[in-house]
Amino acid sequence: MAGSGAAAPTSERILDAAERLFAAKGFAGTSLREITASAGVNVAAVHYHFGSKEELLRAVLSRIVEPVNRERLELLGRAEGAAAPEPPSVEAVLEAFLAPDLRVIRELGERGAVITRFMGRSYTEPSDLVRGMIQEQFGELGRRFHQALCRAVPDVPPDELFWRLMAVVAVVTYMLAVPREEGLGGLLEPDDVDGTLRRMIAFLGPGIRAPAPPRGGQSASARP
Amino acid sequence: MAGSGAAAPTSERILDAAERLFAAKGFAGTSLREITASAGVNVAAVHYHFGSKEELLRAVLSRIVEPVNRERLELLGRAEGAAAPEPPSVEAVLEAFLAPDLRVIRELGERGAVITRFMGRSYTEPSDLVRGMIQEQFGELGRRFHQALCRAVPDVPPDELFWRLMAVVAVVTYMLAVPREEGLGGLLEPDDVDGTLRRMIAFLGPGIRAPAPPRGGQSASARP
DNA sequence: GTCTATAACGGGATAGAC
DNA sequence: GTCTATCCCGTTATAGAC
Repeated sequence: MAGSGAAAPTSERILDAAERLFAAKGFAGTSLREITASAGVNVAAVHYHFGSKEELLRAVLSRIVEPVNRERLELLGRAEGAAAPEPPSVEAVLEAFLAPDLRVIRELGERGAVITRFMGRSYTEPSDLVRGMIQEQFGELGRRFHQALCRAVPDVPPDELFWRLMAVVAVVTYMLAVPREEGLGGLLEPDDVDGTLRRMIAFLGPGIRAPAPPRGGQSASARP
Repeated sequence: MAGSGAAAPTSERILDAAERLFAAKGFAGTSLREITASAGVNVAAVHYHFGSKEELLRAVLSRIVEPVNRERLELLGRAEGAAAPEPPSVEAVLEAFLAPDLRVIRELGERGAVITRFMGRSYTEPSDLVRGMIQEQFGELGRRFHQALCRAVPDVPPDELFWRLMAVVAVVTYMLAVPREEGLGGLLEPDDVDGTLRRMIAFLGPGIRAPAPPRGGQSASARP
């Protein structure tokens, strides 16, 4: 894991290169020849190890997403345990959801930046394949966190909380996807993961706790 | 504008088809041949009217973004005028920013859905070209709305407010980009633009007003 | 202005030697 | 397992007829 020399097995070299290039240029925008050239291997090696470009993508994606989502669920379980019979706070749920994404940046250095960018991109990737895989991965995770939010904020309706959870996904996704060199300010500050986490929680927490807007068609501002 | 028959000029037919396909499959994932086949014109017509695939993209993008951003600025100006010498509320600023995006869905019907999806995608599009164009368009707009937020919430530091404005962009971008058929619930509800707008403002408003988190590396809660 | 035809190239995938 | 060589297809772009 630490030795990043040239001695890595071929399939991992391919995965690393594909990860980097998919993150930078998207799936459709990256050719197998770029990947194999960057990995220092032959084009045929991809087909031998993965079978096709699509399967390679699937391999790249699960190598990233699975451990992060596992950590999310683990942190959520720990937060629920620590809160004893009470449900954990909104902030604790948010932290369990956001921290693994942010932490990966610090712990994996340059590759962490690549990974988070790749993940952010994948959520809005045009390819049906990519989004299908993301949703597959997100299904159980989403239900778990939705349920946790419902217990943390019982006075907001569940479907409203689901919408808000999606908004949380939106924020973290976008912040991960936009490269930090790029105008718009240093959105992520990879050196200050804790600060970014506090920033996100300070912004998102009040929105999740906020009372739901009144239902109904176009009634102006009637408020019971 | 209303007559959407086959009598439309070639260049507009190309723009319409390109808009639809770029939205569905991304820039790199769409070929000129798909576009021209869908538009019922010849491949060479693209080069005659636009010069290249990139220039076609630029044309598609500005046709969409420019009127929306113009309306955003106009609504902001109107809100500032209505609030007299006082600055407008956070909610008024948010509405000026969000409403044009949402309204386009209702007013343009199916094409509105296509457009919003295209816009949402473009913000995280892997292509440097696309993002460069988006940023170009966003520059002045971002400054204007940032300034408006700073006056609406003077007790939150400007850079924090800029970060939060980006979070607003993230939410609207994501909600626009995710197709509504797709699991994750009907995030946008194009039939109920007003409801969606209230929902967004109810969620985002409190986050923007929230006190900024304490600064500094890992010092707990020192606040000068 | 719009078409046909073709150039010039790069893409993913595969067969078979080693 | 890994390479070379090649197939076959789709891509952007252009030249020239109409």
